[in-house]
Amino acid sequence: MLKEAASDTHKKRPRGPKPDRIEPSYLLDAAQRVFARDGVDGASIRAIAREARCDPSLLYYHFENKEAIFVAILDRKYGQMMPDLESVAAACAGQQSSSGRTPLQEALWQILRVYHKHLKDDAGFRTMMRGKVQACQGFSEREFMKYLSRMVQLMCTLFDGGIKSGELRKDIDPSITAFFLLRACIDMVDIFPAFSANFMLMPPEDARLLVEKQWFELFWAGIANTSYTTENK
Amino acid sequence: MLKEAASDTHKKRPRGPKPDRIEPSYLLDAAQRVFARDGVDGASIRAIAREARCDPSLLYYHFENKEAIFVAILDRKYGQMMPDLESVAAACAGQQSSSGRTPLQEALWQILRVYHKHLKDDAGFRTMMRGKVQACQGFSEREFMKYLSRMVQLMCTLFDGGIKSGELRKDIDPSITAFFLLRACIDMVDIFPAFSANFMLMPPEDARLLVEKQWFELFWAGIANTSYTTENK
DNA sequence: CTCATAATTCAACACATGTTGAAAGAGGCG
DNA sequence: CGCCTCTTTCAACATGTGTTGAATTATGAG
Repeated sequence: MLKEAASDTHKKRPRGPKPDRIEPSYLLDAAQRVFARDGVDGASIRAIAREARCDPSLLYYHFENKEAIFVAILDRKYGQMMPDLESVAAACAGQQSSSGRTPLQEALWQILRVYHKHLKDDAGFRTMMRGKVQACQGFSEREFMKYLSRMVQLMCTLFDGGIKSGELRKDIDPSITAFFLLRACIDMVDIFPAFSANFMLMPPEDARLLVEKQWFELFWAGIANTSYTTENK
Repeated sequence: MLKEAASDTHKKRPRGPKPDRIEPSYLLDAAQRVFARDGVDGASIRAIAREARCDPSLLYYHFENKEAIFVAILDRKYGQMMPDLESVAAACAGQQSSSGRTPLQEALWQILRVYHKHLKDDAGFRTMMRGKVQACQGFSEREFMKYLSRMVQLMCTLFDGGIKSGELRKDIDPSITAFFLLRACIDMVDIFPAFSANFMLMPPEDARLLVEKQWFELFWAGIANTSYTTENK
């Protein structure tokens, strides 16, 4: 009975043309698709090679081993994403927002949007994260935490500022709250919709938008200093 | 390099005495320990058999296959936990709490406690969940969703009541909010502390308590109807 | 004791896995 | 053409996997 599943899962025809000269990034694309389909642990070197239409040995020519491939994908994505997140955080800080939102509320919302934008069309990376963040152990945990730490610090700084400016309640713990937001960021893109598909009667994309909006409202209501927002209205 | 890891991981001596007559529940205990150690997907029949000090074939004598073992563990745990959760929810509903909490706030907090109590000393089940809930796909998803649905419904009913009684804001979506709480329940026991260990300078157990309290406060502040709580003070 | 039945182990199958060393191919330069 | 270096593939290794059918042992009834 595992035979059927295996043949169904692994014998999928690779898509896209094979280039004459294989670049490492081409291999990373293929690996990311397979990681997404089979999970990071479940994916095999042979499956990645099949997806890339090349020999398994070629992967060892370009990368040290399977873990190195995973880390390379991680580096590539966060290398694109982190500068954007940091610049958004810097730009929004201290600026007055047009809508009824406070500056910090606007900054957090923008960070959510940027994060989302980067991951929206990258189902491979998302699914990879979903399986990997959550496990939170083993296989290249250190590299993972390196990037997560940067995001936590980014948010933590914002929360510290929010407490000083009076936008946030004084009794929240910035680092814990940053951690809540980070987890929600990761969940948001994939896990919430996937789960909600089991409990709510609407298309996944609609569910995602609704859940994201609802969650942010709940989160903000939980951390906001109510006296600040009312006196600013 | 995988050889070392494999021998380190798999050659662990099984603990506890082997009983004369092997009961299915004894096998489930062993399987749960291995699932916890190696992950549900990573665990092999042979590793489970080694932990139980028996032959792999014996597992096929008592269970149909690996998935059946996993489902049996699931059934056993939720069979103990669900009645408790349901009775707590029923008992708290409509009752007046002594502390400053509203009845619903107290009920939600109690549910969190009961859930926690059931999972606190069952590291195997927790780690199993951690790896499995999050993947949210594949391997016996249906059985899993069956139980999660019951928990979501339970909470959803409470939130519906809270809106009617005026304890909660009218503009929250009960099913989505129930889903947030459910995810937090699952995260709470294991994931939050595991993550926080990377970002906070305190022992994991302290971090767990702190995070749990902080999260519930944030969550409640997000959903509570402020006019209700203030007029009850 | 005998014998049937339930519980447990043995041995093996076919296949998948990570990895490696040698071989083959391709492209440029003399 | 030959030679060299870089890229790619072939074939194989040792081991691990889920699973099964036959063989063995224990257990209890007559």
